[in-house]
Amino acid sequence: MAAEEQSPKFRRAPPTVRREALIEATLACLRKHGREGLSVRRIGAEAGVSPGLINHHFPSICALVAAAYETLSMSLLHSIRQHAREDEASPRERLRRFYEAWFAPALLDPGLFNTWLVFWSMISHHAEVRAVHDRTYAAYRAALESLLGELRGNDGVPRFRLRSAAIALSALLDGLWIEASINPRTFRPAEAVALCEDWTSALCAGALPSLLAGGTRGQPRAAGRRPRNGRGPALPLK
Amino acid sequence: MAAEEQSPKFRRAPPTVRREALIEATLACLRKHGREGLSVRRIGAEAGVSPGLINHHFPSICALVAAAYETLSMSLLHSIRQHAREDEASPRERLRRFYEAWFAPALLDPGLFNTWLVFWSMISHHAEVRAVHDRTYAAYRAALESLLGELRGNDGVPRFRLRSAAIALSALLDGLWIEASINPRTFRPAEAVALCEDWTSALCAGALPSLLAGGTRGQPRAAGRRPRNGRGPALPLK
DNA sequence: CGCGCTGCTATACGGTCGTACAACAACAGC
DNA sequence: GCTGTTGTTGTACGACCGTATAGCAGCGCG
Repeated sequence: MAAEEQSPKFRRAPPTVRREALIEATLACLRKHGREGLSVRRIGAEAGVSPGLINHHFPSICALVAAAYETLSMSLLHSIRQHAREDEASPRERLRRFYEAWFAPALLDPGLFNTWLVFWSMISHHAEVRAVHDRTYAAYRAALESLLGELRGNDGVPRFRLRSAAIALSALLDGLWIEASINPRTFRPAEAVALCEDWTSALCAGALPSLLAGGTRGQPRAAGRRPRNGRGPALPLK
Repeated sequence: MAAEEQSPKFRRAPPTVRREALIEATLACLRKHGREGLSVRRIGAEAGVSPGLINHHFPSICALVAAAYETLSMSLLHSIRQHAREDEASPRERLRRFYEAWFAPALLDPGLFNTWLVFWSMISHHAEVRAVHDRTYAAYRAALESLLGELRGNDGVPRFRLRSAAIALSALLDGLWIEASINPRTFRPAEAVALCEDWTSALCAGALPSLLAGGTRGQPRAAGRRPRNGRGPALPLK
């Protein structure tokens, strides 16, 4: 017996690649098991290392999650952007390709949705994760602003407030993505794309009034001064 | 000693009111502690009863969550609807009041957002919770369809596909609500209302093409037949 | 008043969690 | 080849989890 295989019990790795491997393992665990997958034992098993190694490379578990959040978010944004590029296409066409990528099967995986829920649920309690959200949300909005910006100046497209437009479009994309992830049978991806296209059409037609108001200025100027009585909505909630 | 207070160690309650109290305690815990608050010990302490009582009134912890989900969701919908009612207002005005209620301070509580994340995170693994989502999402959509339906037929408002319009509006509301809950400083509630109002304006102006296509029929008819080459978007994702 | 039904408590159990820490071993440099 | 560095392991610890179960006790009813 004692087959002289004698392979080393483990292999050392420079901190950088080990950290990256742990991040990848974290994403795999979150995708497969959601919140339940977020434990040093599970992630360690997924990465083929001992649980204790995680605390050796990351100050705490939520630092690892923050890193995984940033990695995944930026990777997805890059993929979607890449798919939307297509140089010979018109700005309007690139925007449609962006929508199609957003509702591609790869993005509608329930595991991905559950992963995102874990990220979101940690935002309020962990400053690092919140910082990642702020950064990545800004990056997504910037990508949309870039695509929308190319739209302006085209034939008959009026000037509009870029930042607010990106906020609205981002919300529409997110809202549709969430419901599509929760219940794929509510509507088909093609319908989600069509609804986003509708919004784009309205924007190009100048049919979104508050976006036309103030050029590219930041703050919405009272947004059409409330015509009703002054008391704000105070829901009883009970 | 032995001050003759002698108050009873506990009070019995009929199952119905006890169940309701436990549901209320669950919502309080979720609001205060998010996912961490979802434990029999914490909920029992919040309700002033022993932890074991929960498994006595509910077959499992997720049945309790499902009940809490349905209670909160329907309560919020009722409040918002109530606020939008206002009989002497025009349909368009009622819709705006609906938006204002949606972005009222009571709805933008971070605790409420975290509560919702817990609900969402249980959908994929627990059929009961999924059923509640399907029911409540349908109820919200029905409320929107009702409000949007009153819009149709008004001066110059074209016929549009009610169900798809409600889906889009619901997504826009959800997406804005999420970002407002995560980071209140991205935009002010009034801007969110304005962006929803914009969408309504576009709808009334007939500026949302795919919604005009097929009357009130259910399925979107290919939504503008893809003009590009046939291959669907297949993101490399890596 | 006393009895019994049953809502309710209290405890115990097996499991998983994050973290800490001491010992081990892979690999580079001499 | 030996040695030192340090990436890595394995274990131990205390805390919390959900569930099961045996028994206590509030309170309606006769």
